[in-house]
Amino acid sequence: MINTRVAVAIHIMALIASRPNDDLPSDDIAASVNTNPVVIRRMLGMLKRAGLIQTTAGKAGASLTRDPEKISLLDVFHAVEPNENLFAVHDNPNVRCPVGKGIRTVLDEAFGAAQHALENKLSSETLQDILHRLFDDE
Amino acid sequence: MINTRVAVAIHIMALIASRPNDDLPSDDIAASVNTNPVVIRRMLGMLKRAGLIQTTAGKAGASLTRDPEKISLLDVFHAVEPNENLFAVHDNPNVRCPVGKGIRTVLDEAFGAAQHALENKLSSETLQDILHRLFDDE
DNA sequence: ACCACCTGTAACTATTTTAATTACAAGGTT
DNA sequence: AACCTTGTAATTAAAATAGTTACAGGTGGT
Repeated sequence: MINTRVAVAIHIMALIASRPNDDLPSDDIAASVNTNPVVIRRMLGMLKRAGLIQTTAGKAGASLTRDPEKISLLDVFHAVEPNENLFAVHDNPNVRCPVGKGIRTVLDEAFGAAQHALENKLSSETLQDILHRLFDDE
Repeated sequence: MINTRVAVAIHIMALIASRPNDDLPSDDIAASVNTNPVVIRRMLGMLKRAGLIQTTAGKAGASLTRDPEKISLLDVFHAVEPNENLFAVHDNPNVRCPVGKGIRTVLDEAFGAAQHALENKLSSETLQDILHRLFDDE
């Protein structure tokens, strides 16, 4: 199973987006996510490095660098999931076995295609969509 | 990142499928995957419980229960990845925060859709396709 | 200038997951 | 009976994840 970082990161982004006029300190975000403030600050660091948010050392509050409709879940996913490949492949199959010899290439292709499908879906959903689902009741 | 079980399981299935006339003991499969025989036997157990292969206690050799073109990578994926959800969601967001209150439902939907796209792709690829890629040179 | 509050980050610990290994009961084959 | 096998429990090891403590240094109000 994929770690909770993606989920927490989307939570953080939604919170920031939903309160553009409040300068939320990491403690407040942590209270909403229900975790430790340091965990939040680590994630804010990753989101910042990915260019999704802006923060200032010493000063509470983070802001989005672009509109919520221009931030996809894939952007957030990549920000906090540094691993290029979603599926791990065992790394020393026996090359003297015909299957062992070719399996990594074949798996890379198959897993790559599957991951691409997933990423494609994630890229079609934006932070704005998340906000709508959270706040537009119907 | 997702564990190597899916990769190893596909490796095992491809090996069994490629040598229908040989009764491979778990030691031989382990030599091809390059891991411990017990790891292989555990995976064979999962594949068997999922109805993908047939084995006999005490007797070497496993056989597919149906043709390779009727076994999808999704079948193998589900056999060895018991977790229903690919993405983990943090589990006690603060329900007194509007975002915290609704985030789990929203994330479940978004992640569900992404996972569905991935599974759809995995279901379109069969063990037969893997065998072709491994053995048909062109 | 001071003080209260904040971020960014290192370092450490705890927990969980995954993989590897040892051990062995019990089935199969000759 | 001797030997090889599977199935599985139990243990250990290693790696990934999450939580925590600690603190250097920035920010802004007074």
